[in-house]
Amino acid sequence: MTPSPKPTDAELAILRVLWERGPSTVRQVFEVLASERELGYTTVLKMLQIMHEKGLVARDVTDRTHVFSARESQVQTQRHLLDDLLDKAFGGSSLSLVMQALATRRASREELAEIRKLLDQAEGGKR
Amino acid sequence: MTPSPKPTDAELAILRVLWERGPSTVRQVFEVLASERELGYTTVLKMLQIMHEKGLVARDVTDRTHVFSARESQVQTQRHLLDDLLDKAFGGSSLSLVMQALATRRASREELAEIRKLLDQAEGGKR
DNA sequence: AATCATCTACGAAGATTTTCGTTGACGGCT
DNA sequence: AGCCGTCAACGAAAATCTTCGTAGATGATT
Repeated sequence: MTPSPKPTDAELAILRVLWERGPSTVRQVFEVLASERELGYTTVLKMLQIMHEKGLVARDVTDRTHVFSARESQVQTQRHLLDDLLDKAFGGSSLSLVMQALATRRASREELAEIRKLLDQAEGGKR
Repeated sequence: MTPSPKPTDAELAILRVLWERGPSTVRQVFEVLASERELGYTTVLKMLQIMHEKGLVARDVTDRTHVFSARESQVQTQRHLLDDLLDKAFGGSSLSLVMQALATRRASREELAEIRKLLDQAEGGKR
């Protein structure tokens, strides 16, 4: 079995909803996405069916209205996507990735402080 | 014209070569990629033509053998891809992105120091 | 000049992604 | 029982991505 194919953009949008809401019906996912952009109910349904085939989501069939949930946590998926990006665009250098990420300046001061803490821990653990 | 569409995986593989080698002919790109995986010369040519239409690469036509070069630097592209990933998988939180990135591979103390420096700059610029 | 190798252009096939219309099933309501 | 709204399944169209074969042009070699 393939562990977990890389989700496409549209699939990621659905996973975002599942991560946020937890297990959800097609209609619930649809409601959230439809409030962001134009798309049909059956589109979401089809996506979820495909994602189920790929193993990206689990499906609870006990009720007539199926309930879908993400099979990988957001953190796991994040790690996979980062690994992928690291290989494909950063030549495997996580340092330059981190530097780029910090350079986007999208981090708030609180976040920067958090990162600093993390650095302290990492360095401390290294001694 | 659109500033810069997000390159696909195959396109990124070609951009990697252009970033590394600098301006290159189709054959030169082909040589590098063919040593990594099976693919035809015309495949690379077609990709470069498409990438040129998209504005991802520039083409020098003075000689019969055209010379292609990346239109965006690796760093610029990295930033775009990171921004994209940030939105689509990290809910815009560069904090968790950085934490994930640091968790993947342990950085050396020198690297940590580098990052710390960068943090100082980022924080300084924010004040 | 005839031949040969290399190049670009073109088109098209195959794969994947994204979208949705239609159909038939199911359950609640009258 | 008959109607109505909601649901999953299916197929298929549209868009995009990936691959390469073939054709015609160009320059080098003999």
